Amino acid sequence: MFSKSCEYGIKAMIFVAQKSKEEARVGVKDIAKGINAPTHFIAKILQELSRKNLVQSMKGPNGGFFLEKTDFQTSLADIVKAIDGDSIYDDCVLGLKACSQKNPCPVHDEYKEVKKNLITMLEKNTLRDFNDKLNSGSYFLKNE
Amino acid sequence: MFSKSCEYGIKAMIFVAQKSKEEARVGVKDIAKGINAPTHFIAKILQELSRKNLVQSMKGPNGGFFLEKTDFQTSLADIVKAIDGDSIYDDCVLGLKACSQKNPCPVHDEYKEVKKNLITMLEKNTLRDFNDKLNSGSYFLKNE
DNA sequence: ATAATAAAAGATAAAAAAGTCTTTTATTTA
DNA sequence: TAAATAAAAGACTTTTTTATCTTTTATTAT
Repeated sequence: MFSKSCEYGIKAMIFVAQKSKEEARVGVKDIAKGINAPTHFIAKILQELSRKNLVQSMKGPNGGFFLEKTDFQTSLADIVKAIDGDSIYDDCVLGLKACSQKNPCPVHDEYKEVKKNLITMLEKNTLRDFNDKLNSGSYFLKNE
Repeated sequence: MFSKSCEYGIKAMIFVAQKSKEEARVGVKDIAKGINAPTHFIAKILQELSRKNLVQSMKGPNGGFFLEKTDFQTSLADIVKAIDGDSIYDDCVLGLKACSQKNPCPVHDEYKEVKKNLITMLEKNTLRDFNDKLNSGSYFLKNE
């Protein structure tokens, strides 16, 4: 569904959101540890998301990554698009470049509904939503 | 969504289904050409599907791949499982091994509906269905 | 039987994705 | 101003996926 980078990216963003109370910043090491991911790989992914302004960062002591209030509105779709691009929106399930509504592959119409569902889900859910879920204590982010 | 192998596999199966009238057999070269795919890669994929009995094959002159009547009942899900395994059924969207109904990740419940939809679609659609669609002339398999 | 054909099998190669390491730059605190 | 801290950037390595090539085996037709 998503690339590994994208999975990490989503987890990292949710983790940072959790820790982002009162201007607090989280370092890559803490993030990586918190979501069981390779440190340098996470750094690379967050730098990309930072460039695209989905997350803020600050160098130096007490530096790290953090979210501004408006960043909590970021949807899953925003993160996925920033990392994996628009493939979920654009690509044919069978990888046919010529496939379109006017020139559909045999799976096109059947997949359309699934895709619509998926996109709605991705766009509806924001970091705030995930934050609330984790705070409720019934949802978990860490493995093992 | 699917691996490249899986995309090719689905396309190849649909192509063979199309050509599989009256015990006719199709060679890998024709299949590869017919779906714009690398010949040897297609051969490998079809050999795997043949081992798993989703498609039949015959060596030698006039040999090739073909479907028996019952093979037309093969669903998209059957092909996907044969090539990509059960990951669509089993894996967490965020790649969390510990994620389950009892220990859900923040995306779990929201994704559940999408997943259900997807699986229903994969299981409902058979090679026969795709065959009929292509025969209707309103659906296409080839690129460019 | 022999030659031709076509899949089976497995080794090899290329490309892409995932992951690691090192150096540089910005920021803070002493 | 100097030392420490932590992200930024980019080079490099490993692993996985995708693709190709070669040899073997089964089948058919002559």
